[in-house]
Amino acid sequence: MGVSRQQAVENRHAIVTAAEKLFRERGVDAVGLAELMKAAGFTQGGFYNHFKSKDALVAAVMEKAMEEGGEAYAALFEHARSADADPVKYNIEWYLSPEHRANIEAGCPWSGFVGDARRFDDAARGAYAQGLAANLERFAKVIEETEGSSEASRKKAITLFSQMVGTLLLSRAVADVDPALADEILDEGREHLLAATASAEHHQRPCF
Amino acid sequence: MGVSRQQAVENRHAIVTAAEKLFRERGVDAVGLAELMKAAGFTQGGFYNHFKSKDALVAAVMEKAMEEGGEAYAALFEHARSADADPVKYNIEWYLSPEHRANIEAGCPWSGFVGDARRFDDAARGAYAQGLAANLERFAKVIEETEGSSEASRKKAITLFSQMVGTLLLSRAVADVDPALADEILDEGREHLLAATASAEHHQRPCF
DNA sequence: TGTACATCAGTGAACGCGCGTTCACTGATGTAC
DNA sequence: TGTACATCAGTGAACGCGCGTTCACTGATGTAC
Repeated sequence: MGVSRQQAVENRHAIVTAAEKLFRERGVDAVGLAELMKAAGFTQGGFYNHFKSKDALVAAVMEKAMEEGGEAYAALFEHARSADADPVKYNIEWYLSPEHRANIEAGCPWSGFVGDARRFDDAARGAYAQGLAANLERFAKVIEETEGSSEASRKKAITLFSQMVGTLLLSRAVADVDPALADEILDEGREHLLAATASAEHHQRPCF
Repeated sequence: MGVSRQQAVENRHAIVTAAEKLFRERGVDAVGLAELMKAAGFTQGGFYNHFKSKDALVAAVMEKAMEEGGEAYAALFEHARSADADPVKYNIEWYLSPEHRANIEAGCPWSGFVGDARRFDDAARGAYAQGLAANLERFAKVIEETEGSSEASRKKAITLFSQMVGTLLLSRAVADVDPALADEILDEGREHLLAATASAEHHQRPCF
């Protein structure tokens, strides 16, 4: 079935998109190429017209996830600024919300893949690390703009992001089986970070 | 080859021990039963004398990991107390050390399995959640003993533990591919938490 | 503009392989008398 | 204490199955003239 060049590019995107969703939900190893191609709307054999191996697909998924994750953060910060809200607080409230906890398919990719990243091949691991570095930089810049102090903004970005990731992951890990504990982790984490951010804003004491 | 009852129990332990190591390193899906049994010193077929399925083994691994993780924390706190050190600081320094980051096989199981726990079956997920709840309780009790205040000790245990988990996981995720970033994450996280704990000790202001 | 041909994304069957699981068998352990 | 037998952990081959990957083929797209 002949297909235009442009259509082929779109089809490749469809495969990567389907793969990201399935990989996040069930893990890379648990998703077969036949199932994956079917989910994207194709038959098994076409896979190798687009990728030289499953590992290459994983790397492509990671690159896409990093790019879109960065764009999502940029949009979130932009939205907060245009609504005259504190972008850092806005980020914390979104990140540690039940909605984001439930949105494994399309939530923060650095949380979504943190456990698996170690086991990916070099290309995918590299994409993950590069994306994380870029996002921490973006986060630090926002903190610097918001709070004025430039010295500690990178440190704050790193510690705050780590805290959000840990809270989200622990809450997700027990969400199905102990929802009360999952909510407690999420709520305490959110309130703690909001309080710490508020204190930092008032320049009372470095608290991050 | 006939084997004594006691020997059979020990052999079962050997299987679970080998499985935990392999599962942590490479993920449950990436480890086959043949490989696993060989690593434990047996042939493939014997597996089903001990477990009714691979899922049952995963649950057994999780139960063992939770139990031993709890014992390790209890021992760590006990050791700190007997050395007249602050158990909370001692914990932070161990948890966010390069040694613990490298020790995926036998480090904190709540970090080690946090990404995979969601995808396990009910029994294994339940064991994880129960173990986490028990450990948070143990942690809260130590904080209460150390700092005196009982009101906020559970909140502190939850937020501090979340922060340690997030820091360790992000640092691990990029350790191979961007060691400088991995070290920065680990170091900033550790220094931040130690500083926050020190502040809390002096009762200046709630900072967790 | 129309014709002839090369390209290449998509199809679906097939490949070898390793997976989780089952099974008949072995033989020392543990038990009954 | 000694003998006869049941138990059951361990062996290793085999099962069906789905995996990642390959392949010959199709036919619309894109190109050359």
